[in-house]
Amino acid sequence: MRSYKEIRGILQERITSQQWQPGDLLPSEQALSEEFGCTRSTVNRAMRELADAGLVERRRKAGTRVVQPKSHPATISIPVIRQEIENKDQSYKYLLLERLEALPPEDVRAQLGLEQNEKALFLKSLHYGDGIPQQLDVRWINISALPEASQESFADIGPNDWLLQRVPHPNIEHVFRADKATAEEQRLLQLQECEPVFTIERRTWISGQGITYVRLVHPGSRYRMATRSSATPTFN
Amino acid sequence: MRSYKEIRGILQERITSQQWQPGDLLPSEQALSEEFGCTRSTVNRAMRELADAGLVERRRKAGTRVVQPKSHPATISIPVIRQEIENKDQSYKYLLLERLEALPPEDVRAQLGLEQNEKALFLKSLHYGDGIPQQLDVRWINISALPEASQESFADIGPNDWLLQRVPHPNIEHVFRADKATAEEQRLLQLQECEPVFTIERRTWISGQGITYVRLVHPGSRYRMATRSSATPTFN
DNA sequence: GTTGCATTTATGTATATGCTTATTAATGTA
DNA sequence: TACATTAATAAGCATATACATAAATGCAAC
Repeated sequence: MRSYKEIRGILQERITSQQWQPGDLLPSEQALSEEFGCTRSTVNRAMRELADAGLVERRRKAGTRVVQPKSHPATISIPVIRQEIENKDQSYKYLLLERLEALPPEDVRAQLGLEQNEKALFLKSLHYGDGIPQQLDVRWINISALPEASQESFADIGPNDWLLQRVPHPNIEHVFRADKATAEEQRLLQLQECEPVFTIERRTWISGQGITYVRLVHPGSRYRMATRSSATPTFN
Repeated sequence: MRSYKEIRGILQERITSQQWQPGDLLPSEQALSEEFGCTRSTVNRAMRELADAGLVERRRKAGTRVVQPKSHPATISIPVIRQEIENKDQSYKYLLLERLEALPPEDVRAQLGLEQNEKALFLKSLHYGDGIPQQLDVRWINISALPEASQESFADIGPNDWLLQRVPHPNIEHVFRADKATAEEQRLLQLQECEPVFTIERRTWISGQGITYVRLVHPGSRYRMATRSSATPTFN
C-alpha cells in the first residue's frame, strides 16, 4: 500500500523533473487515488503538504496547479550567539557594557508601543568567541511587559538567552543589512578600517505588546548566515 | 462544532501566553478531544500543525511537549531583483556585462560537480532601479545540465528570471554576508568609499546535479532583507 | 448576447478505526 | 541486587469514509 509520503514523493518528483510544469493542472484527487490505489484523503494529504511547501496551489473546483515560483524561499534559524560560538568549539565569554533605564528614542518607542514618557531598559553587551568579539548586542526591553527584567542584573546571562527562556514564543520581525560600522562599533568589535558589519535587527512582540527591540552587530569578516532550506522542502 | 483551526488557535494561545510553558506536557489527543468535543483526529491535525510550526514536539508514547526554542526562526523569500524593483515602482533596467564559456575556478567546479576540464557558462550582469545600480549578478551555469543556456544570449532577460522559468523548483543553498566591496564592485555599483556590500551566495541543484552558482552583490546602503515570519507561525 | 440560477465537481473538513512504535513495567536470570 | 529481556499499553500515525463548501460551468429565460 502506498503511503501519503510515497505519493507526495512521487508527485514532487514529477514536479521537479518538470514532467509537470508550472501552470499545469495536476490530476484530481479522485484520479490520483485511482492511479495509486488508495483513498482520496491519502492523496489529499500528500497534495496538501506540497501546497504547504509552496510547490503547488490549490483552489476548490479549479484543481491543483504547479506554482510558477517568483522567488527563492529560504528558511533561516538564527541561533543564540552563545550556542553558535560553542558549536564552533570556541570559548564563550559574555560582557555587559551598559545597563540603564531610560526614555528610548522615538522610533524604538513606537516599535515597542510605549507611552510618551515611559522608560525602558537599555542593555549593551558583547559576546566573545575565543576572546575575539563576535557580536554586539544593543537592546531595549519593554519593562511594562516584562517587569522581571528590572530585577535582573544581566551581569552573568546574556539578554538573548534570558529572553528566550522568559518569553519563548513571541512574534518576530527581522531585518538584515550590511552596514558601515560606527566609530563605537569599530572600537568594540575590533574592526579593521572599512570593515563592514552584518546587522540583524529584531523586534519581538506578543499579542500586540512589544517585548524587545534589538540590533545585533557582527563583524562582516567573521559572520555568515546560511540556509540549506531547499525549495524541494525538507519534510519530516 | 470546533474546527481544527480553532483548536490549533486555542492551543497556540495557551502556549504563547505561557499557560503551558516549555517542557510542559500537553494533554493527550484523547483528553483534548473530550475537552473540545471533537474526535481525536481533529485534535491530531491541530497538534500536528503546531509541531510543523515548531511550537511543540511530539514523540510516540511520550506525548506532546512545548518546545524550548534555541533559536529564532526566520523565513525569507528572496524575490527576483526585477520584481523587487518593480514592486517599489521604480523603473527596471537590465544590462549584460559579460558572457563567455570558460573553465570555472576550482571551488565553483566543485560546487557544480563538473568534470576536470568541463567548461561552464559565465555571466556578469547589472540590475538598475531608477537608473541606479541595485544588484550585480556574477554567475556560473552548468551547461551540461542546461544545454539551452548555450543558445540563450541573455541580452534581454536576466539569468535569474531565465533560470526561474527553466528550472522552477531546484534545491537551494544560500549564504548571506556583509563584505567589503572589491574595486570592481565599487565601480559597477557606484559605491562610496568604504560602503559595504550585502552579498547573497546561491547554489542550486536538482537531484545531485549542479545547476548554477551565483553571487548577488548589493549596495549596503540600498539593500535590506526582511522577514515578518513570526515564530507564532503564519498559518494558511 | 447577457444574466442568473441550478448543477456539477473538485477540494476542504470531520470522524471512525485499525496500525505502529516507544516507553514503562514486569519478569526472569546472573 | 543488578541487569537484560520481554510484554503490556499508551500515544501518536495513517487511512478510509462521509459530509460540507466553494467555484466553474452550462442551460434557460430574458
